[in-house]
This record gives sequence, C-alpha cells and structure tokens, in this order.
Amino acid sequence: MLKDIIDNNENYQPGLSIDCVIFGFHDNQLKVLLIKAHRADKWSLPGGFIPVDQDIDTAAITVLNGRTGVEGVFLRQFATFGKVKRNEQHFDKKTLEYLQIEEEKGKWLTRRFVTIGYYALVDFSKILPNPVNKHEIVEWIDHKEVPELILDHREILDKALDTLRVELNLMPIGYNLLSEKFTIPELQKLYETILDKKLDRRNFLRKITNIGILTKLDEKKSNVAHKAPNLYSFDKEKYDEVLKNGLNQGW
Amino acid sequence: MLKDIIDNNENYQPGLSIDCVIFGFHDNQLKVLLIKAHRADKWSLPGGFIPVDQDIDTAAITVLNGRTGVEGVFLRQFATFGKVKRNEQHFDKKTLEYLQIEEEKGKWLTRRFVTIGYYALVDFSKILPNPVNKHEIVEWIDHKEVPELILDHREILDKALDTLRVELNLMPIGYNLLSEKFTIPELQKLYETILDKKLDRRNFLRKITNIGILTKLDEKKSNVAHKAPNLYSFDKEKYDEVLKNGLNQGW
DNA sequence: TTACATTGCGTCACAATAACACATTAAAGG
DNA sequence: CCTTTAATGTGTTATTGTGACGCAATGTAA
Repeated sequence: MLKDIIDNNENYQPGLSIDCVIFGFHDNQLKVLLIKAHRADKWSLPGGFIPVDQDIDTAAITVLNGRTGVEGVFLRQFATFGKVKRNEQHFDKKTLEYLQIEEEKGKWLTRRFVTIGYYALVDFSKILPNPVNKHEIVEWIDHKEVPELILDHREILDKALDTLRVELNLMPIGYNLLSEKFTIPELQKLYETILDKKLDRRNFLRKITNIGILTKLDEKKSNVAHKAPNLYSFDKEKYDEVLKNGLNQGW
Repeated sequence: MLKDIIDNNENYQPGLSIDCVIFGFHDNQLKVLLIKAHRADKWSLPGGFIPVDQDIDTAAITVLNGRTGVEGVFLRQFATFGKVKRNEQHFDKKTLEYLQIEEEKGKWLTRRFVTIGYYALVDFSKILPNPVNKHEIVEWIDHKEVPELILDHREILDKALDTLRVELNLMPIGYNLLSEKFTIPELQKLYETILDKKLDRRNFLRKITNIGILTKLDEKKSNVAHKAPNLYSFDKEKYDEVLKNGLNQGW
C-alpha cells in the first residue's frame, strides 16, 4: 500500500499528508481510532497522502473511509501541522528496507512533511475497525488511555479534542456520535466525557431540550436497571439549521 | 524575489504556500492589506512559500513581516485550502517569460498548490504598507470594497472573516487592532464592523467593562465634536488571561 | 414489600440581557 | 451668549437564562 504510493509518488502531493482523528462514543467513553503496524512499537493516527488530482477534503474522506468503511459522516479540517522536525527520523533505513522501497524513492518519504489534521465523528456501533492490510492493527482506544504515539500525533490528537470542546459550545454535537435513538443521560454522558466535567442532570435536560433539536419518542429504553429513561432522536432538519447558525450568538 | 525562490526551489516545500489575511482598523472601517503586481489586473492576498527548514508558523511570520514591517502581532492559522483546481491556469507562459523563469523550473510554480491561511490583526497606525519591490502595490482596502481577487483568495478572505467573527465571541479582540489608548465608542465600532451589526451603546459598555480587561484612564479624547469620550487602555495581564481561558464557558 | 438508584419535573434566587429614559458634555451657529 | 445638536455617561425595568436544589415517579433487586 505505502510502497504503491511511493513507487508512483509523482501522483501525490510531495511533503504533504493528512491525519485523521476519528472519534467514537461507547460505554460512556470517548474513543479514538488508532492504528499500529505489527512491527512498530508506537500507535499512530490513521493518515494518508493526497493524490494530485484530489481535493484535500476528498483525500481526507478517502482516509476515513478506508479505515471505517462508513460514508457521509461528520468530517472537519481543524489545523495544519508543520514544525520542521516533526517527522525527522521517522522512516529509518531499516523500515525502508523492510518495505522494499529503494533508497532513491525513499527520499520522497523522508523529506520534511506538513500534515493537515481532520477530525471525524462517527457512530461507534456502525463501525468495525477496518484494517487496511494484515500488517496493521486498527483499534478503538479510550481517549484517556491513549498510549505513546508516533511523531507529533499526540499534539494533533490534543488539538482535535480542544477543537471539539470549543465546537461543543458553538454547535450541537451528538447526531454523529450516538445511535439514532438515545436517552438524555446518554447524551449528557457524551457531553461530560468530551468536556471532562460533571453537569447537572436537570439543567442539562432543560438546556438541551430548549435548543429544539430533540424529538421525544413514545418509547423507553428497555433492559436497564432502575427507571427506564425515555428515548429521543434528533430532528435532523432543526439540527442542521442550528448547526449552520450556531448556538450562542455572543454579541 | 519570486525568481530567486524558483531558482532555488529545492529549498522550499513544493506545492505548498502561505497566504495571510492582514486586518487593520481605520476610519471605522475594517481594512485588509492587499497587493497587486503592476502588470496584473487582479489583487491578491500577501503570500509566500515555506522554506524546508522553517516551521510553517515561522514562514507565516516572515510573510507578515515582509509586508507590514511589524513584529509580535496577533497571527493565527485558520484553515488550509486545497481544491485541485485552485491554482489552475494561474501562471501562464507569458508571466513565466516576463519573470525570466525557464520553462523547466516554471513547472515548480504551475503544479497544484495547497495553501495554508493565516490571519493577522495589526495596529493600522503603526503600519505603512511596505512594498517588497517596485513591481508591486501594497494597499489597505476596506473589506467591504475588496475588488476581484486572484484564484480562491476571495474564499480565503471570507473564511478568515468568518473565523474572526466566531473568535470575537470566544476571546477579546481589540488589543491588536486599536491604538494603545482608545474610546469605548471606537471599540464598539470595531465590533460592529466585524460583526456587521449595530449594537446598543449602553449594553455594550456594560458587557465590555464587565469582562474586566479595560482600564479607564483619567483622560478624555480631545478635538472631537460633541461630548469628549473617555479614554481607555487594555489591562494586558487580564487581557491575556481572558485570551487564554476564553469568554463564554457555554456548558 | 421494601430499599434504592435513577429518571422526570418543578422551584427559587440570582445573574445576564434587551430595551429604553434621562442627564451631561462640548462644539457649532445665530 | 444662549440655544441647538449630537454625541457620551449613567441609570431603570422587564424578561430571560442559569445554577443549585427538592421531591415525586419508576422499575430493578434484595
């Protein structure tokens, strides 16, 4: 896969890559999709290169699609990372040999790279981590237990989470991360997990329903301990409207 | 200048550039610093390329510095633009000939480019547009009267302004755009201009002073018609604190 | 049947906000 | 020199939003 790209590297933007921070929500945990080559010792964000004949947004969708298999999800560019030394010493001679990349072509990889960061919000239940090949493990990892990552991927991940926290105050989030039907406590847990902060149940209910993007279903969650919570779904039309106009007007 | 870069293009990131949207405030107008080559018919954003041995943020500072001469101003990356056709047909044969760039080297310029957008906030009164060379006009232009721009620079400018509008709700703005001493009405005009919306005088005063970043000076503006308004300055320490923590907590 | 954790709904005090009234100031004009 | 005019400075009030709670309702488990 990588070798194919290197061997045809004239078809790709040189020194430019894409990295995706893919968020999912499960078991009250905010998960991040990470990959690890079997022979590698560190995990990394799923990433890819940019075909010269593809918009960068399209290339990002390709990356996301290749790892998760889902389409039409929330995907947004959040920052571009370009410190000089960010990928220094990433591909060593051994790795290039292992990948059967000839030395001359290897230079395409070892040069200084700038990477464009995208973050995605996906429905955990609809995704089965999709290993691109047998040399690679793909796994959902709780964002609080992310191990050491390659290069500056930790910084990229942190920035993505920061961005998500800010966006939470500007637009509704949840449509992309939860199943179609969900409960208010579930939605609240999502908010609490992203913000890393406890919220008051009753005030949350009031605020979230006042936005006017929720539809209360005539149905309760079953098989739960204690009182069964009501199920809700998003009113997609109003949701999109609020997404466009933003939540807080500020001034 | 451009020719120097092309002739030594191995020292620059290929297919990657930086464009700066430089904002200033003067005469109750939000101004943008634009440039135009004498022989060109369209204006453009000041931009530049990225030396392989420079962080992208550093390269952006270089661009800003080359056009305005000021240092230590507010500069922030806001988006990266990478549509496939964004710079198609930008450099035609004639232009390359005019610039005395040989055909082979010209390919470095005509290839598909991705550009990283930065926006800057500068004190208009401290800047004199600084033409890099005699082939180029540099001018402050009211953002409402920006003429047709090259490539997708209009899109970049719009996105920068959008970002600025959003940031206005997240952090204090003004320190970088106004003189050291200023009046509340001036600050309000700035906000109104950016937001393109009238604000209530009295409510604005209350909100802006409640933030706690302003110092009321024992001095009034002189030589003005009607009642002389009081002068204020920013309390830099508190300003920076609010900058870091944000204005609205949201949830 | 009871205990208990969790959900649903409501209350209250207080803060923030929008809309507006009125006094103050200083230049300009007769 | 006095009045007009167009700004600024300082309130006031009604409404809405927010944070911190109380309490009843629900459904499982002991």
